[in-house]
Amino acid sequence: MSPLNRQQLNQIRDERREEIKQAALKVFARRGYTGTKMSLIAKEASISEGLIYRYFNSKKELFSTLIEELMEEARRELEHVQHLPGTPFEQIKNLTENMLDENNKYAFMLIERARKDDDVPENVTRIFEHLPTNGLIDLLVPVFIKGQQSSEFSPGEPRKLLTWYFTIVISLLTQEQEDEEYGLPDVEVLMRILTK
Amino acid sequence: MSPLNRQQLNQIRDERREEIKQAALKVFARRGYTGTKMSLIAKEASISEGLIYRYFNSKKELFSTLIEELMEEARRELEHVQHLPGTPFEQIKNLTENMLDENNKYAFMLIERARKDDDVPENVTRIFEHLPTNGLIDLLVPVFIKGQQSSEFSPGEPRKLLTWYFTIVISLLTQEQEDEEYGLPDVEVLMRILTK
Amino acid sequence: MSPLNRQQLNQIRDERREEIKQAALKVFARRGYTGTKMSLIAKEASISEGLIYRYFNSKKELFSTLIEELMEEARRELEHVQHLPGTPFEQIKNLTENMLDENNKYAFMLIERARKDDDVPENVTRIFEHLPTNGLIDLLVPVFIKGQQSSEFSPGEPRKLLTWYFTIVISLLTQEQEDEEYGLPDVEVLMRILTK
Amino acid sequence: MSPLNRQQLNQIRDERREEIKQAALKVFARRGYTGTKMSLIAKEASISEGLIYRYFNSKKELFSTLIEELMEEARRELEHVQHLPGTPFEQIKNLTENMLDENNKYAFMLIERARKDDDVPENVTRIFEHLPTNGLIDLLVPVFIKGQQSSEFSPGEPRKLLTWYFTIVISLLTQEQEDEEYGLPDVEVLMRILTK
DNA sequence: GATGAATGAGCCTTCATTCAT
DNA sequence: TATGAATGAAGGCTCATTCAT
Repeated sequence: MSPLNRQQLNQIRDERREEIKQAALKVFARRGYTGTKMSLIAKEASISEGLIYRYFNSKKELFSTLIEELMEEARRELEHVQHLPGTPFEQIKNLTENMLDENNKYAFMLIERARKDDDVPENVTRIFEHLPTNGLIDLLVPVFIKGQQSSEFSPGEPRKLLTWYFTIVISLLTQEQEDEEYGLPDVEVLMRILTK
Repeated sequence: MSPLNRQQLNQIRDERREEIKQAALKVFARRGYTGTKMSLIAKEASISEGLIYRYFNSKKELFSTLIEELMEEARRELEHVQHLPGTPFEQIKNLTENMLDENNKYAFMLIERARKDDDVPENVTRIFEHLPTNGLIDLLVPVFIKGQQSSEFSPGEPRKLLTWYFTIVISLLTQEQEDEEYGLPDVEVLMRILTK
Repeated sequence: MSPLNRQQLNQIRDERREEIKQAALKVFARRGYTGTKMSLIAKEASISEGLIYRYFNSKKELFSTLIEELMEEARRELEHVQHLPGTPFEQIKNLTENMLDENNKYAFMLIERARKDDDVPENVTRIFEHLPTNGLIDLLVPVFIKGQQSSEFSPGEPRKLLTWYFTIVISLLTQEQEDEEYGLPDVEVLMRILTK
Repeated sequence: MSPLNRQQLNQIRDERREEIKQAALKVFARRGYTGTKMSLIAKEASISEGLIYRYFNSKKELFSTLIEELMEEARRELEHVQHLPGTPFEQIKNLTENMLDENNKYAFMLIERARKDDDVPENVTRIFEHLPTNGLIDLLVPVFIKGQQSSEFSPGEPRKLLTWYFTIVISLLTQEQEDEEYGLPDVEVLMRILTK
């Protein structure tokens, strides 16, 4: 007799939750934790302010959830790099292009802000304390070493070069310069850092 | 009756104003506009909250003043590069080291945040609308061209290469990674972007 | 086409309405007007939140309805005392036991809260303004006087003694002390107030 | 050079804190925890809403502080009873009159509400879990026994009789019936419970 | 000039109420 | 009829700003 069955309701709930997360991602990424008003997220998601709280207990929880899920996603993507087709150079290039892609940009922007900003919920701070910046970098070290063996990459300490490289990549994508004159540097140019 | 004459009072005022700006710079740079409470600035400057308002009408004005003065300072510094001793490569290298220096870092961090963040007073947003990122870059183009003529720098469109280069430098210094494993990339490595 | 005829539907409606009132009584009595969330009533009645509004226009109306009906019920019960079997002493004792009985307790608790609490809808406040505490007491005065004539009750102003007595009885039953050491005072002890 | 010295400031702070507690006591006692809006307390104290938060971190803390201090005060008063002049009967009578006094009334009302109401901060609930209603009663048992030995009080289990007696007294003073016809029962009448 | 108490607008959050199904 | 998702007004709390001293 129920107007919608349980499965339909669950699906609606999941979709709505996903919409809220997408909206929150966009706003948090641009404005940071404190600078983001729940009303802005609500407007971005085209829903009322109150509704957010049926899906997330608080602004803090919404933010944390986002960060945790994005971190996990990033980890999966980095792990996956070694299974991409092509040489190590092509694998890293592929990853870089992916990171700079419009669709993934917000995710990395937000992670970056969450890591750098001081005005972030304590539990989020703790996530990054336990995971050093370059923690995820280790997943790429084997790929890089293979590239060094095939002389695609320049010699030198792998973790160090990779860390520098991704420091640059990540900081670049927080720039939002699409509409400006030259856009982001070509990936090929960026990769000079690794290839000399 | 007055124990201090007008000139001394003015000097005290100026010093106090400067202290407040220094404190504000530090806190704004780390926490952004919205994330910064006036009470934090007061504490950083070791004064009472109310006193700030004797020197600046509002948080917004304090922030704007800071940005405007830092922009002017940056402009002066860039203009001065061509008068530095040494070759164009050495001049740019010198500038870069200066930017990454601990003492100047906050200034560039703050400018960077002010330019990127969305939660910033409207009049500050307007400053950057009228001044494209690479507006200041034009000041360096003559130096770069001289370096190209002497083959210190790689050929290519000067504004484009310089823009990419400083995009990277500026975004790097917002990272605050002193305490981490590898620190910032060596300036020499960064300049590969310009020299190939 | 309809599987139930109008009469059956009406009966269901009435039963449902009654269930909601019972649930509301329990929750309002324990938590007061402001402290009671509609969601708690819904849960207590094992129905959805929205459904309550098919039967009552608002929380306020639900509360008022409850109070009015309970007041009427109380009035009927007090009126009925004189027709109970036994002496005046036994009649009053019987009434007292009835009031302290687990099943009737919530009703008196709620009336008591509605009368004392300040955070109650205005129209409920008005009910009690027009009806002094001891308004209902008058119904018992004849019984009491009969008891005085038969020397069951001590001499003294009947309304005054009865008011004091029921002030005590009613305030006692708001105590909810079942789980504590001594429970409520014996009715016999309480009635010393009336018998000296 | 400071306009007010530290001692003066501390005194102002203490007075203000006390004013807020007095106002809060009055409003909480009448309206309960949930039913009390901070704005009402502010109005009662003739200050702004925000100022309360310079003295108490939250509504919850204000409430808890109040309860804890009142409990401690009550304990002291009960302990003191045995040192009052007069016979045990007179000592208890004195205490009772004290409790029913207009000035102390709110304190007992609030304690009573805090103990009975369900919508109260968790830490307050815990205070009463660890301290049974009649926990404080034990302080009076020696006095009562002395009164039994001198035949001022009726025989019977002291804790039980005292508990019943104070259950009645406390619930009476929550009644707020000053303006009504008969006021509260005479203390002498109440004490019949103890003297038979 | 300097302090910190005081104010009140605005943000996060809750919950009575409405609405689509 | 029944459900629970959705809304928005209002309350708790923060913090930029003002003010008395």
